[in-house]
Amino acid sequence: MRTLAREITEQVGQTVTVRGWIHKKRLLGGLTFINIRDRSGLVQATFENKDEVEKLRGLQIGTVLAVTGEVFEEPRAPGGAELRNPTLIVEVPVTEPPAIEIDKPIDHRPDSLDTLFEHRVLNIRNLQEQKIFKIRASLTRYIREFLHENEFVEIDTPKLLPGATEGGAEVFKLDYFGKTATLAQSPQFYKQIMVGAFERVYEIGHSYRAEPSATTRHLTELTMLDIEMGFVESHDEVLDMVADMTQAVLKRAYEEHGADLRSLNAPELKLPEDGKVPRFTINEIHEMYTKATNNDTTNEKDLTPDEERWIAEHARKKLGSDLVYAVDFPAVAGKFYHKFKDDGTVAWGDLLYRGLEIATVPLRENNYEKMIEQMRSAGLDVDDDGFKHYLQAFKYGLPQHGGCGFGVDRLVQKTIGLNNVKEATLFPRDINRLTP
RNA sequence: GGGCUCGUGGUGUAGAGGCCUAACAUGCCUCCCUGUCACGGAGGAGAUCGCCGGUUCGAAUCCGGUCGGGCCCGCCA
Repeated sequence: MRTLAREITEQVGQTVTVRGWIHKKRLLGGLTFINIRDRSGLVQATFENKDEVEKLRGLQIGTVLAVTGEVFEEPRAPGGAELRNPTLIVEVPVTEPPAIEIDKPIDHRPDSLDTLFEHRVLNIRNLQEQKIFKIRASLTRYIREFLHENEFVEIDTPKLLPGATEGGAEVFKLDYFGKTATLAQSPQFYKQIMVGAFERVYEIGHSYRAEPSATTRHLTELTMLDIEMGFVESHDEVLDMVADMTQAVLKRAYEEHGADLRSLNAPELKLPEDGKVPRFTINEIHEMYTKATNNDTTNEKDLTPDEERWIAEHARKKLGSDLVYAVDFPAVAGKFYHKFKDDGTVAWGDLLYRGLEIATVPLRENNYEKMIEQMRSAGLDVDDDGFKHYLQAFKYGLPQHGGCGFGVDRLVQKTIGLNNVKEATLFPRDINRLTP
């Protein structure tokens, strides 16, 4: 029967067996301290018997042990209890010293990131590092729970596709039994198709972008939350749903992971008191930014990264919100499946979180004839096989709908305050890295 | 795709023409230490300074190339 590290305070006076990894050895002559790490945390064992300690000679951090001994209440021990004079069994000896020091905080400076990822297998055993990915796991769990409560159905769509029909980002091509296949750059078509069945759907999955972007916010394999909801009355309804979800998820993360977030030096969470995420049109932001900085951006079709940071700072300082929407992009920025408005804009909002775009939240065109028209004017061949099944969904009845593509890696990055999106990813893939 | 930067023991850094037979911290090895928790103390091993070429009496240091990182822009989540 195995006892977990966090449970031993309730087992004082009993003999228990703890199994885990050696996390730290401290030899003080007649007394030896060993910290054992398991999934629940650390527990300390003390040894006066030199023969027991001698079993560990030549064995390194990471050695897998079973330690059996009596639990004593001990205020000097971390956690208030410890195992005294236990017997230990080496289950998996480790003789090679780890290439990096796993019991110490890992340096996340940009120049060190390559080393960090090269040694990720060991680095992820660091307790501080593990917090990032436990928070990440919670964030996606909160998202799932929120969407489940709002009657969204989770779906999984193919990542292997016959061709690049969606347009926009560069795609990866690969051999598929003699044919050329591509990796999905998003679940765009499939989630829209699924609106025709379930009304409300979402997917948390990988998307692949072959963009040669070497920045702190790009991955070639990214985790996206894709949401699509049918029977919406307006673009506002979609914007509100995504804003409500994001706020609920962040509030919960700060409630349930407050201590972890503080220890990772995460920024304090600021959300609008009335629950309404501030919105500005692209033109408003261009004008405000141009006025404030004397950099004329009024002719840009999108926000520049500096504008994103500027409006985020404005929203945080003046409006008390880490979240802000940029809405009403110029029509030229839209794609063929977007809903265009009469005023020369497209019903599309970008959700910015602490200065970074984390989601695009557009309304879709749902009218079959209009779709055909918009595809033709985008220069697409509507008879292409890649569009056949997609257009079927429209032909056979698709209600007005909208949704979002939401960067999960970026959400984690910005929640914790990491400089690089790769730090929020277990095994990041970028233009230069395909391992581990 | 464009621009700017950085490569020194396992890891993180210092050194910026000769003081370098390359320094410091940490990790590793040996020994001492009964309340450590970044334990402490003594000693030891470990680097042809990314690679190739050039300048120079002399190159870790200057120049060119190359390979590998990082950051920014474009584009995007």
